[in-house]
Amino acid sequence: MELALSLGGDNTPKPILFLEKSSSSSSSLHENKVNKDVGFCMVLGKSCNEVERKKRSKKHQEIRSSSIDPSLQLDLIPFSHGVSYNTCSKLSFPWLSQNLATHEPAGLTNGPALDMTNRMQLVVAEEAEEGAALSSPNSEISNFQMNFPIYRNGKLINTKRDQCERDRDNNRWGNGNNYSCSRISDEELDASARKKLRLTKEQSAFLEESFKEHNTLNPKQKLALAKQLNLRPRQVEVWFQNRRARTKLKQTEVDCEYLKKCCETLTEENKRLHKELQELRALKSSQPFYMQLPATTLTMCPSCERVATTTSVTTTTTTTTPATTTTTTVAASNAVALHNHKLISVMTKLECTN
DNA sequence: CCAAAAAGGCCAGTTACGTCA
DNA sequence: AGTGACGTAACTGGCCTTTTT
Repeated sequence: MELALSLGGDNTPKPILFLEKSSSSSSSLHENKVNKDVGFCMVLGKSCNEVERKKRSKKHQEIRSSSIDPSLQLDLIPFSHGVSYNTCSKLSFPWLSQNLATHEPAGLTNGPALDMTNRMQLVVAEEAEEGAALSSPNSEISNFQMNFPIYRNGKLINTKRDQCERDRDNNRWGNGNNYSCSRISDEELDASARKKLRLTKEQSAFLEESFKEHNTLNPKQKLALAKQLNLRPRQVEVWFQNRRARTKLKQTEVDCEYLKKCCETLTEENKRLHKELQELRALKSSQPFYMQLPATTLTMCPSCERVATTTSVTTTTTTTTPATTTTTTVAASNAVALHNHKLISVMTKLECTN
């Protein structure tokens, strides 16, 4: 495989062309592995292990590995959002200071005089103004990543996902809150495939407030929020996605609880009705007179939707002696019977159908 | 005008990191 | 100091709609 790399002094993106040779000519294992899908492989450091370690070997992973994987990307960059000036000086790329001066947007050319937060703010602000929702064109790293057309099998790769991947790579280097020189050590490169960056309380609160107003974002709102919070649009987008997911999860839990209670209530009701049914069966066999009552005396109880008499019936239960059985007045019996009339009807019907 | 491709957004599921008990 | 649970930022792949070719 041969790599034709065009580096221009201007800002015009230059394509990287990937010229495939026979795979047998590739001496590195990594090249053998990768060049089947992506004709570009620039191995720096431990890329081989890194790629193999990450077994997410599907399409996007492959693209990612070739385009933005920290071990594969051109780490010849003087500094990016995630690399401090100290690191740059440690790495000492003498040619880069010149690059910097060339590519730095107005306001950033002071270099070391500006702290990184200020630089980020400026960068994000300009990014937002340019409407570059998914890119960070003012950083050195993203200049490289965003503007180089990448070809795979002779075809230009510039899909949405690729864009996101490159944007994600930018994210990996920091969101303005967490910069560390150690991030770019070889060891870290392997380990920092995805560094999680916690949002500050203020950022979270602002996003929360914004979410209350509208739980989805249009591109303008996304950009504005990102600009305001000094975050990348992708981060805002992800936050809203996750927030929606959390809301949905909570709602599902609430629904689940409600359904549980419903289920319990219905189970209780079912038990009660079964019990009632048994009692009524017993009653039916012992006192069949209830069937002779005139229908006009039946009425529906509004609270429990059961059939009952319109007139109040007093039930008198008197236990006289242990030998005597409980005496129930006919009226009371009627009341009980009437109250369950509907249920019995249903039961009878059910029995008939069975 | 139509079809295919590309782009963009969202979602469900998952991973991985930071924090805390 | 080590560890597991938990919250959540970030990622992935798929689906759908809209826009572009």
